[in-house]
Amino acid sequence: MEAFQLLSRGGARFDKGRFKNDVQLFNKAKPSNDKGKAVAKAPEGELPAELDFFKYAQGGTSKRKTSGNEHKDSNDDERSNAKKPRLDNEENGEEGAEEGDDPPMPRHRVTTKGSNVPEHVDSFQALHERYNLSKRLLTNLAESGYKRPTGIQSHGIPILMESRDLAAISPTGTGKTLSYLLPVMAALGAPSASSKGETGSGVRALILAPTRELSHQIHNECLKLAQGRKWRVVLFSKATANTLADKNVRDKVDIVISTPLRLVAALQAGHIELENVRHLVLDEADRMLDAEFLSQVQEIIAACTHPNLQKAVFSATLPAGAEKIAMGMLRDPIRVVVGLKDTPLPLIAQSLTYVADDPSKLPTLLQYLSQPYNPPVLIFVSTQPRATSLAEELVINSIPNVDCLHAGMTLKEREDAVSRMRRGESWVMVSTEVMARGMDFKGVREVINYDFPQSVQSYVHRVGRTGRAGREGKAITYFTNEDAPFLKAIANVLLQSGSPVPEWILKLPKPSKMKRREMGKVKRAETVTPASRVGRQDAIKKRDMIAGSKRRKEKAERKVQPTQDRDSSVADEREN
DNA sequence: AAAAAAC
Repeated sequence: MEAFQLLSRGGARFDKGRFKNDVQLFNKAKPSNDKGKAVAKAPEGELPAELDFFKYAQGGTSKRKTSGNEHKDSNDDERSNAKKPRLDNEENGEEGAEEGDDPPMPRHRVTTKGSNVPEHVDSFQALHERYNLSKRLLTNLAESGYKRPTGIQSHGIPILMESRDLAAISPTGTGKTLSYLLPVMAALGAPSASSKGETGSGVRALILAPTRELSHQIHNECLKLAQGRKWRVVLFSKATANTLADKNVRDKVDIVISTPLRLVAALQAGHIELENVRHLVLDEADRMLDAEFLSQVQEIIAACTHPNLQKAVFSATLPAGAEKIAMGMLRDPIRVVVGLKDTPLPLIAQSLTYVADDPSKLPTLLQYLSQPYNPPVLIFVSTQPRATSLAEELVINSIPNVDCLHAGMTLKEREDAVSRMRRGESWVMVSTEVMARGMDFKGVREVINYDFPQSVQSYVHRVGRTGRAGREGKAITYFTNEDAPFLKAIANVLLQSGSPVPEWILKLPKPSKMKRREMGKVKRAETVTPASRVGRQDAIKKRDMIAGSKRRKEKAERKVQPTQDRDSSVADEREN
């Protein structure tokens, strides 16, 4: 309680140490409300790896049988370490470890399928021994804090380094980006300009991602790894596209990271050639292959005419339709699946909260935020106007450090919002689907699906913004009567990843086609319904602080706590 | 099945 007041009084800015301390206090104050975790802490035992994911499930779920070579890559000790809650930590200032040292990654079963699958590696060092990966890259890896390869890294990197095509499916936050960047860099060797004749000129590696923010993040990762090399790594934007209009400039480019439409525009303007591209990666592959992106991606692939083009697709989810398209694009592909496809990590404690209808959501959220929680919290809504209006309502209700991010904002506003998030200045970030995939904010402790996700894939990616790199996470999903037709599908996902689900939800009948169609017609309110009109006239002035998603210049002066009953002992607003 | 995202 004290901890909360300390935190709510805090200004918009705070130093990292202070923040960490507050979080610590939060954790102590927080009653153990992680039911899922309590179950998950059961002794790990000697179960075969493939049962590992199901052992927490209460009801019987059907186990998926996978075929192909199976590499058991499971380490139960590490798993239980990763699961240990941090609730009991003392405030002894030893928390520095939390920033620097990643907890050990849980090991998952890895299934590979394809011809002549290269042997996986157990260390990055082994890549030097087997493929002569440069010492420089090994050093950069170490300096970026990579110690041991994750499942997808130890299996995927050798496949790509042996110039094979790859379809990689690995859960959120398990290091897919490095899995494709490292082989690309290893293959590039010398910078483009200095090796004319041998490797030709112009861009040799191309990475496509569905959002600007994600491209940006990949670019940053790429720059870290490329340190000390003279490669030119270009994040495609309007500005860079223009500089590339100069043929001499673009001949010296080695790696391009872009969103599809941006690149298509440059192609059509004749501002870039892709005939020397030897490595093409589709990140968030299922998203890149869905209807709106597919034709753009196909146009780009068609422009990559080099005979030795290597293609790779990566995602945490790959529905059958997308997989078929992907496999059709790849040449003698190897398919690697880490853990279970379309399933969140067990270390994300997930729950479902019944909220009756749309107007009931805001009071529920305000009640939740009036109790100790672990910032930053990432909140997902279905549309841009709802994102803006929810952020406004939270500000009006004196929730501190609220931010908003959606694709309707200007580029600068979007960049600012992301950097506030990275600096830990956002405590509550309201956003649309644009943030759902790939974004790696290591500090995100909690995800709230304010609006029900529109697909299993969306759900998996959204909750996957937490629980990254072996950390624990928590995800809450609100559902209303209108969401009922899709409730069961999501409930099964929770169950599959070890989170408890109330019996009655599992007993729901499978929704009929007609019912689903009806649901498609149900339209959510355009904006979020305000919680209460009391004091609203006064409070409405505070809108400016978030309107247009501009940076709030001053923190809320208000010392009075919001009207919610802070002493409410109802810690658990879950149904049942 | 539909919104959001891509310029």
